[in-house]
Amino acid sequence: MIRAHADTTNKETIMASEQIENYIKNIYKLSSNEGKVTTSSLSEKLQISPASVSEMIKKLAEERTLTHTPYKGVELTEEGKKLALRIIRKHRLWEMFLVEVLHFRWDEIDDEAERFEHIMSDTMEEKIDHVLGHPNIDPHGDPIPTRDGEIHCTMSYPMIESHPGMRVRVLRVSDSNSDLLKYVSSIGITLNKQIRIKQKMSFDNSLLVVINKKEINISSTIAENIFVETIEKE
Amino acid sequence: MIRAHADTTNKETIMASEQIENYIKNIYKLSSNEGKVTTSSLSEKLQISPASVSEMIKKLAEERTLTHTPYKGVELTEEGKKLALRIIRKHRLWEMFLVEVLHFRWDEIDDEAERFEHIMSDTMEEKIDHVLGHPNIDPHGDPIPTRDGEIHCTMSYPMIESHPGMRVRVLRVSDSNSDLLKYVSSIGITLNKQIRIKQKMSFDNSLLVVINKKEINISSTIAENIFVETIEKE
DNA sequence: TTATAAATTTAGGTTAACCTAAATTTATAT
DNA sequence: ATATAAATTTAGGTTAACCTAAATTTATAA
Ligand SMILES: [Mn+2]
Ligand SMILES: [Mn+2]
Ligand SMILES: [Mn+2]
Ligand SMILES: [Mn+2]
Repeated sequence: MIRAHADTTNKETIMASEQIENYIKNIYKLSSNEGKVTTSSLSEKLQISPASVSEMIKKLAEERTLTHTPYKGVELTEEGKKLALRIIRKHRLWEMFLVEVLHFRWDEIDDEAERFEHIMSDTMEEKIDHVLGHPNIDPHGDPIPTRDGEIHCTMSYPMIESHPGMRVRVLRVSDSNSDLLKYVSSIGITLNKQIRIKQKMSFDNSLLVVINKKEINISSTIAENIFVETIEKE
Repeated sequence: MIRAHADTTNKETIMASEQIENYIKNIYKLSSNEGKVTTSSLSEKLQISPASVSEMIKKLAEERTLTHTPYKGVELTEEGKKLALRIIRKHRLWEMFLVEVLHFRWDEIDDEAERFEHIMSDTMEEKIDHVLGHPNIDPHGDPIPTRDGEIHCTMSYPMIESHPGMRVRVLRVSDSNSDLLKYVSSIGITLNKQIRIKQKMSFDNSLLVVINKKEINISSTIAENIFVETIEKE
């Protein structure tokens, strides 16, 4: 049996299990990235069979965390979105804490946060937020939602879309692959680092850039996962 | 399904589930407090029916975490003891961390640690130990086992056994009741606090003591849960 | 020493969250 | 328009960890 950490009954809300929280969080993420959320996209993301996902969706629809149009897709209700943002907040606050206080590297923290987001009490969420001075981004540059579900996205675009001559600043790096994060920092890229784009290679779409006065070639895959803002147009 | 956080396979050891870890930890605690561990004492402690406990014991005996003499009781194997101490270490390190870094009070931390002890990775255990400067007691004065299972108990006795005229120092307070902890600190008792015993009341076994120059009466129940060492005999 | 009481184990059943295989619905390509 | 393919749902089954009730073993008290 999985027992929730707080009282499982809270007026009308029933505490969600760890697995249910993972479903909700990932539905939120898929919908804000791709728009529509299907059984198969969730199945793919959670690495759970489509049949199991379909079952769980039915259950979540019954308890009004989301709406389900059979064979079409799902959408979180307001209640569901609120829950999702709360889980994401805990995840990102905890990542920040791991980096700032326990000196983990940004490529080591996602797995830890993936578990801890479900365990963290509201009290602890507050204390961590306080100790960190109410940060608004996590170590990968992702925005940390406020306690009541506001989320402010920074305006950034994938570096792959930048043009030669530009100077850009790194605002976010996709946290989906820890090896990518490790590599990215090994070539000197951190949040807020400034980068000059020298050349775009037509044969493979890679970029020739200058970081810390050194020229480096960045593959298109990597350039798609680094999000920047423009500092200087040419 | 409960999925363990690390690889569930580690050469020959299979990662224990959260519930199994709770069984193991509490068997260890019962055996070091009472000596023998029976189905009913465990059932009582874990608040799980004797039937379920009996089943689980059978399972743990099969995988050699403990030995079981049916109708008699259980005893942890060396392997089991090691595991228990590791969980206790994580629990107590985390309690220390909550108090020192997140400024929780000593009466707020047990529930948090109860969940976190199962979630903490070995890496995190190390980082926390390091940030805290390798503490050897937790916020309640309980010893923190080393990573390889050494545990050094301080020599202390329940304050109820002290005699008028003595000066004692608080080395440990039982963490089993958070209201007791809250009350104890409200009357000025913390770890290392010095207390002078003035009188022992014969009618109810309570103690009249001096703390911070103030006279206070301490009930026998409380005096049984505060552990001290003698500083001055008379 | 035997009868009753207490502790323990076994039997049979539930629930959440998964799975594979089969059935159904929707999409796509001639 | 229809046949095939893909996506989704339903059916039926598993496992861990619990439960209550019944059976068994051990302890205790007349
Ligand atoms: Mn998670
Ligand atoms: Mn992140
Ligand atoms: Mn626990
Ligand atoms: Mn403690």
